[in-house]
Amino acid sequence: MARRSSEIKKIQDSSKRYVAFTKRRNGLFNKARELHEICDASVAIIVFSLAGNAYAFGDPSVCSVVDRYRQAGAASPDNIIPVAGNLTAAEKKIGEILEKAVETNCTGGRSVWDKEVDKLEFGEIEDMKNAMEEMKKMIRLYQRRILSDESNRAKRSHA
Amino acid sequence: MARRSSEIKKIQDSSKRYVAFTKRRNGLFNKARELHEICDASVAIIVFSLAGNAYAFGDPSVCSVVDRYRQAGAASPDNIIPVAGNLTAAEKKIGEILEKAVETNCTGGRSVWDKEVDKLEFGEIEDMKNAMEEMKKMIRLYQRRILSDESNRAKRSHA
DNA sequence: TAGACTATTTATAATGA
DNA sequence: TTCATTATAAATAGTCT
Repeated sequence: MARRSSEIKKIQDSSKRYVAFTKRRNGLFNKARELHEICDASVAIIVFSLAGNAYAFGDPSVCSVVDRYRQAGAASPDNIIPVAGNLTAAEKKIGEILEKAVETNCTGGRSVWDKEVDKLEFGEIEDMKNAMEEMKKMIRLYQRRILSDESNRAKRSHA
Repeated sequence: MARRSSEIKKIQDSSKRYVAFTKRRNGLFNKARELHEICDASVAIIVFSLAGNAYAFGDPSVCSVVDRYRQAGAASPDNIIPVAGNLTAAEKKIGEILEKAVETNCTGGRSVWDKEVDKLEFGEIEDMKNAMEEMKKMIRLYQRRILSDESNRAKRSHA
């Protein structure tokens, strides 16, 4: 790594954490690909972000490796396989926006959301206004998602 | 890495390949642990060596992450990339709360959410303030859900 | 904001014991 | 073989755009 003072701990600044998550997730998947190509190993990785978004890497595929793992290891009684309703790109976007909106306004323990509106300092009003606009966008997007949900459901059955 | 001339290809010498496999597997697991600790993500990795030995890493556990992945409807198996954002039951609950919060402040087709904050009439400010307080509660709920997510995850692995 | 860039730290292939 | 060492490549946190 770089420019890190040898300490592994949670990044508190949410925007930095978001960037770090993306970079490190890509780095991890890259390492997995190299392990596969160099050593001819089968690898599967599943990652969930703090917000609940899922990312996966699998070679030859996530499912095949997981299934093999299940067979090899303790025979889990779980009902394998997937496919509930997959999520659209729009839904994924919602997750990202939620994540960002929440974290952006909750950094470092000090947050405009932690105060009563009446008690906001003058300088904080601008922050609150921006946060509100952001929240409004999020709400709208969510509304659109709900409205278009029905029409998308058919398309999602395969992905 | 080191002393490698930028080429990613299978190591032919089996003893060297074995050494490389062990090192890289440890490196990969280490990266996964860092991703978890730094970005608070959930990660599961399953690796099969060429010889067929299985190695796994999971935080909080391989099974819980895999189960969650399956529930998320991760059908798409393939290499890399966002499978999808997924909504758990808890997240759907959040959605309902969001919806309700929005509708509550949409009396008579006229909604404070439809205006720029700067352009609110004097009388609307109180409405907006109340709406904001409501939104804040919602946000808190979402935060609490995220915070308690890790501790609950184990319990949810069966659901 | 998302990409480049850069200064460092890490990871690791080769080597030696 | 399996450590430890070391020289070098790669990853990445911070920074700048």
